Amino acid sequence: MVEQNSGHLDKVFRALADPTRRAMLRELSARELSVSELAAPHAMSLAAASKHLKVLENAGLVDRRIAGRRHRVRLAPARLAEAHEWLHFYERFWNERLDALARALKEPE
Amino acid sequence: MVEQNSGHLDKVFRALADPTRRAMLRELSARELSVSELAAPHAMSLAAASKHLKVLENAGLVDRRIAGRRHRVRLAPARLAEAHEWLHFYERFWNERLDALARALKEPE
DNA sequence: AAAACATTCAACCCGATGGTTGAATCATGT
DNA sequence: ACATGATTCAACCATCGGGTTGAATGTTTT
Repeated sequence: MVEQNSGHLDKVFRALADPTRRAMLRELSARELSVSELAAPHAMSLAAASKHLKVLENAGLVDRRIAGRRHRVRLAPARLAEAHEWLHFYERFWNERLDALARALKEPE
Repeated sequence: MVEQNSGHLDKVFRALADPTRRAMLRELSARELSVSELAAPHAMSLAAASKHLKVLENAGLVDRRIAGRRHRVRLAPARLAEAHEWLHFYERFWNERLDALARALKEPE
């Protein structure tokens, strides 16, 4: 039970550690997009955006389906769920803190 | 509304992208630990473990209180909560998929 | 067939990261 | 005072990451 999906989590968290890539995921949450549509809002070359996309793809966070000369890129949420689940373990720790705060605020003296 | 806590998230996700550091957080979820206690299970020099610790500290994921020659390191869950919250946005996407799967399984034809 | 478009490849640059070792710092126990 | 213990610092090394530019690949349009 030594954290079997560690490999996934490495890539997923690494992919999420960049604001350009997080922004791309947000954009993909609205609709499927092509590579150049994804690149457009980000002040960098198309090649750089293409690299970011590859990082997301390699982490399993997006799917790509090639349709002629355009690549249609979609959000692939499963591995986001894994990351969310990993963090879920710690939920009780921040809840404990909120509870302690709430108790402290309620104390009359 | 352009993702104001982006700076935090960069560091937090980056810190989480390493299995040694994730393991350290797990260990800290059980109890406060010294630097050498944190380093012990990980086959690397103390200096290397100390660097990992600094990454966690810099991301705001742990607190350190110096007590004599030992440093007592504690989990600091607040920024984990931020990361969890960031991922929460996508929850509807993996739920949608599960719903679709459930519907597909229920269909008689 | 040729031109325009969408995307990637390859080579390169530079700063960051993860590791090492050996010395330095500072606190504690005897 | 001294030796031991806990931690960090500094220098170094190899690899990776994010960016660039220019050329290459494959697709569509005319």
